[in-house]
Amino acid sequence: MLIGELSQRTGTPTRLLRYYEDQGLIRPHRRPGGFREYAEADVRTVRCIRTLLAAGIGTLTIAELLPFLLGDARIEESGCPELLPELYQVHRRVSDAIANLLAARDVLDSVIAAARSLN
DNA sequence: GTTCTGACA
DNA sequence: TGTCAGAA
Repeated sequence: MLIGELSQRTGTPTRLLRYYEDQGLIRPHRRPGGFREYAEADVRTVRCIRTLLAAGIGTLTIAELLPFLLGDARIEESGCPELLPELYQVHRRVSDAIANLLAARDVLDSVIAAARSLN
């Protein structure tokens, strides 16, 4: 499929799909005319990328993790001893982000409750 | 009409 | 990320 279709099916602007390619997150084939040709599996890949991006994980880290998340590579054979420590680090950041969001929600709850009591 | 690259906000 | 230009 061309970039336009992938864009519609993933709700991702074509501008971003090209950006993800620049960052090494996806590697579409090229048609003779230079048009990007995406595989069916890329729909899932893009959704995965967006989920991690929304979680505050950088494109560099996502590029490293993607092969494992998509089953293109197995942890046992990665030959990358740095992986596990990095996963713990990412997990830590996500947990911190969640904690901050929960705290922010509590603050909002208080403000909302106070505002409502005035009406 | 759709996509491409490059550039700027 | 959004948007625009100029070309295919």
